[in-house]
Amino acid sequence: METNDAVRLLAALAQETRLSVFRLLVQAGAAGLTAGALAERLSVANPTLSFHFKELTHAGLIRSRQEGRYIHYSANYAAMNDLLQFLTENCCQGVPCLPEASCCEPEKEPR
Amino acid sequence: METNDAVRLLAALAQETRLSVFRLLVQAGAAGLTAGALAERLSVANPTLSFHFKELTHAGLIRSRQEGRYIHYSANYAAMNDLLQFLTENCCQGVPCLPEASCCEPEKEPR
DNA sequence: TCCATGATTCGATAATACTCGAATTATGGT
DNA sequence: ACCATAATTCGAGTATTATCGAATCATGGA
Repeated sequence: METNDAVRLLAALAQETRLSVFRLLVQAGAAGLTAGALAERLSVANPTLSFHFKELTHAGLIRSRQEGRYIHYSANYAAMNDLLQFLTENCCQGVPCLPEASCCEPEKEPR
Repeated sequence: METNDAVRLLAALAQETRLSVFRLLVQAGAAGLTAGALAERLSVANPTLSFHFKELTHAGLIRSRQEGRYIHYSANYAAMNDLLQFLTENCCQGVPCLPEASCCEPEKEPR
């Protein structure tokens, strides 16, 4: 991962509403949550939330799929994994001090 | 760690110059680097760099100590550890999937 | 087809962050 | 005391981000 990519991911997460959205989606798992469900939990106007969805999507941290007239958002675990790896890879004079710092893959069983 | 604290750390890292500074300091270890040494590596005006040092310091990600007329900056590994933990603690429906996602402590031997 | 609902886009405003030249502070050497 | 050097603070200009009301688009049901 390049520095620029990391900055994009970090910037996407460095905002209270977006961080909350992402954490809710991480907790929600593969099923995700609809835009409306997220709007209920976070007291923010709909257009504002849409703006933040766009930011997170553009950064690659969340995905969306349409189902009927609902749009389901879900977390992209792989992007978070890449970021965690980037943030830890230069630790300790370049010698990796962790075998792996990663969030669960959605396709695998949670440990 | 509260969401607000995480946002503060993420925002501090979500900027190209600051992220580069932090990574250089992580690599440099406990000895750290002087402001001048960092300025040499990153082609940014001195006042701009000072601005970013202040941001990183305020977020608690770096520390500074004066030595003669040089100021040595160094990474605060503990802050990064807290952030990594926060980012992974809600993974997988709230069940932690990692024993620990952490960067090396400076006082401990690197594994 | 018409309406209700879920969600986004548009547009305007307010707030925040970034950059760097010039001036300033602080330290150490002569 | 003086000067050179390391670094910061000040101030002003520019750019980016966040917010939300109003309008729009899209889907599904009656």
